[in-house]
Amino acid sequence: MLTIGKVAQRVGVRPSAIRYYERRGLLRPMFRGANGYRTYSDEAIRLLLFLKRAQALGITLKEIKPLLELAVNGRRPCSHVKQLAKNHLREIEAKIRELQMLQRELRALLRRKPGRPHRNEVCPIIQRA
Amino acid sequence: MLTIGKVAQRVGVRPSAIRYYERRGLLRPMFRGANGYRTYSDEAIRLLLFLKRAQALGITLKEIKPLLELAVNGRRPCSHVKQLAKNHLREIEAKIRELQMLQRELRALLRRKPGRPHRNEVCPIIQRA
DNA sequence: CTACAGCTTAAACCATAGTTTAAGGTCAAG
DNA sequence: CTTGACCTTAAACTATGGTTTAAGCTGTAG
Repeated sequence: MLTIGKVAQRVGVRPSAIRYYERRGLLRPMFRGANGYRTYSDEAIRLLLFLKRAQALGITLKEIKPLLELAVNGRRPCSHVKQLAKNHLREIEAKIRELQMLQRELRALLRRKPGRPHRNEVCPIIQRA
Repeated sequence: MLTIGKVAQRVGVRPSAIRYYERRGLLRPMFRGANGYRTYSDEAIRLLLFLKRAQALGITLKEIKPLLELAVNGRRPCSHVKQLAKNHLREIEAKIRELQMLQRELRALLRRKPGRPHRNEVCPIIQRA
């Protein structure tokens, strides 16, 4: 089985981060061998990768927690899972819309010419402010 | 002239935030009247709006600081702003693509008939996550 | 056996971006 | 002249997402 260091390396985080996630309740306390070391399974790695993936998408640990709980209880009736997935989907849709608005703004800014250098002109990005 | 409260209201932040920006060195210390109150000009409001706008584009205060300094010194921060904006735009585009992938996955999963829970499997929605 | 890497804990520390608090001065209305 | 809204400061506090530290145990290689 895997020690925390191996898992950390494999997932691309530090051991301290994994302990932190456990402290925060995102990961259940792992099985401890006779030496007191945490012992990880591939399942744990899968959950950690899910966590990182969600995090990369701008989802906070607070939001990730219930998703992971769901993953741990993954055998629940699919209808229940479905409802939670629907909620999550709505959140994702909202996030996409927000990002797209930002995207449009940025593109509009970047399409502007830098104006005549010098002179009395200010950067259009500032002028738009 | 404007007091900090008026400016805050106009810019859409709290007075404490404006003082914080000054503490952080993003705004020069403002002129103080006889009573010790900060006195703001439209220029200051313009800079604050620029700050908020840059922030809304995901630029950190640390990154914004040199931009504001350049603006104040009359040099053109435009190319810097543009570079930052470009970088940020690329990040946003990547994020949107990832979220849309997840969105498609979730939608596909939600279109599936509820069916019976899979024997030894975790709910497919979770497994995909 | 010694060393060194890796594990354990709780608690302190870091950065970011502010807000809140405490104690006090100021301004405008009634 | 009092009241309340608004200003001042430094310092403490919040939340997020961790890292670092100190002190100690474990596991393995030489």
